[in-house]
Amino acid sequence: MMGPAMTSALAKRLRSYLDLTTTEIDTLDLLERQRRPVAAGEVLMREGELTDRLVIIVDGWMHSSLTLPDGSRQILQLHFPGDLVGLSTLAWGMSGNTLTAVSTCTVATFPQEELTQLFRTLPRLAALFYTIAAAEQVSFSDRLASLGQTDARARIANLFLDIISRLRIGMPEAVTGGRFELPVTQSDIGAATGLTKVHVNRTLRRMEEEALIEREGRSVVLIDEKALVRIAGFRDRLRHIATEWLPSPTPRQSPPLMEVVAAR
Amino acid sequence: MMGPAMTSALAKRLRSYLDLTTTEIDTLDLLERQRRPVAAGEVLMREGELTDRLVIIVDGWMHSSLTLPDGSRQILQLHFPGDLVGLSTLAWGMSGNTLTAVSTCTVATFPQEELTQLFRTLPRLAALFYTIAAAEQVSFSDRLASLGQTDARARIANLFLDIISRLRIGMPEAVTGGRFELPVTQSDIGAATGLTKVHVNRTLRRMEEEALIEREGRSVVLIDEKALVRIAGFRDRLRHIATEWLPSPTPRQSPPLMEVVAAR
DNA sequence: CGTTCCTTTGAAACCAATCAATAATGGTGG
DNA sequence: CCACCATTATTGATTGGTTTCAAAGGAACG
Repeated sequence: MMGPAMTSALAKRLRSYLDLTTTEIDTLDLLERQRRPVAAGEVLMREGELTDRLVIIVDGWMHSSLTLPDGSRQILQLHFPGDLVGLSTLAWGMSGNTLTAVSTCTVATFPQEELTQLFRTLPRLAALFYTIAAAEQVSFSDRLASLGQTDARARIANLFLDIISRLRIGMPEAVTGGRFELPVTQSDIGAATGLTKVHVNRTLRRMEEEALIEREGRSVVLIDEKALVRIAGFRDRLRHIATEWLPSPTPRQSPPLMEVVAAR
Repeated sequence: MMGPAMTSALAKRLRSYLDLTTTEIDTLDLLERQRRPVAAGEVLMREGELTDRLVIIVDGWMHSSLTLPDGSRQILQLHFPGDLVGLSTLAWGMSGNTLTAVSTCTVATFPQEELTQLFRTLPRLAALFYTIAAAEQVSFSDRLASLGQTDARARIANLFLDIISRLRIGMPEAVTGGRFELPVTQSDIGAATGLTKVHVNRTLRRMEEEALIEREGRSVVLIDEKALVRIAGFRDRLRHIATEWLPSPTPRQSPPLMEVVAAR
């Protein structure tokens, strides 16, 4: 632990993977200088909308989704504080999916030019971003296998386990034992798992009968997590991200870390 | 167009997005100095296997897949020449999925340290890699929506359209009109679309009756591509990748591009 | 205190999986 | 070049998980 008081959600997240230099932290802080609240249910960015801005979730849950021509909706990812969202903007200059606030949120947005700047000046962070993108690709792969190969119960188990393992990393205070708040409707669970809300309801009910889970209001308790892991074929791939391959923290422009700290 | 004779498959791919400097091309060429053939059906990398190497497809088709505890298999992506594969290695130090040769292939492998080096010295390429990763994420998103929300016919239509649009970009000679070689079994199509081989067979047959496609041996003809696009809700997201946001080609270490060329 | 959204439940229809068996294809060695 | 074998493609009958349609009960909210 080092550097100035931490305010940046992104920096907080990245610090869980890596000790950051003060320069890196300052740069990340700068990305979040423009923060604003988003009401629950509000759409922050719509699919196909032209934009040059990326989003950092500072507080609350969001989700990204796609809507098909027939009106059906696929929820792609749940986003938590510290997530950097809207990368598709980089590739197309427009948003590739719709970004909606699940709960009341605070977000920060910044233009992609600032990421350009970051890639030029802080190669280690660039490499870390790339690594995180690689990890997300694996996460997408697991979801794909879940949707393609497993039944309703396994898909829901997979979703719950994915959520709880992400929360345990980024917001450990939001998980007690196997309990966590799930501020989404059964309809949303269906949109995420490729099931109808009716079948989600029946499946949740059955899982409760089987003593796999419990529900109390808006919160879920994973009673038999081991069984859920088995049912879903779940593999926790978030516990650790390899950072050994990253370039050294300070490129030639600036002095090594210890000197910076010593100079303060 | 500039620089030395092109041999690198990755450079060829990247050049379709961006004019590369000679330094960039030379660096990319270096990544492919260690090439080797892979027989059709051979597994190049197995899920969970420890490795520090990334893979560039030089020639042929490969696919990456996941196998679930119950033995079912999900094909995640088809890979074509110029694809950089195995990014999950960066995040975990091990392969996140199984990489198998569909046809006889040539691949190049290199240790991830060389990517570290590249991120430090060539920030523009680093940013381009990141952009491509973002584009792949969108591609995964579309597949997810396809599996989650559409029926068998739409999923297969989506797969075919995805393949043909990728081929048109990277290997235009492999597509004539709507015809392309598809060197995979119906079982593989099932593994990619989340269907059984039996149902794939029936669906292909029906699509043929409906004059959507035709099959001749190992090749497929998309007869009514417009209808297929409508059925699948397909959006071609590969045609263009935005490169305007990338840093300038040569960072301060080296002189600007025109001087390099002039000095030759 | 009504309105709206969400959850729950039932019945029927449907798409895709499973089980099973046969035909076609492709590759191999004699 | 042909016979043989293994793999792939095809087809039928049946089962089952999920969707659809419909409606009623709860909870949240202004």
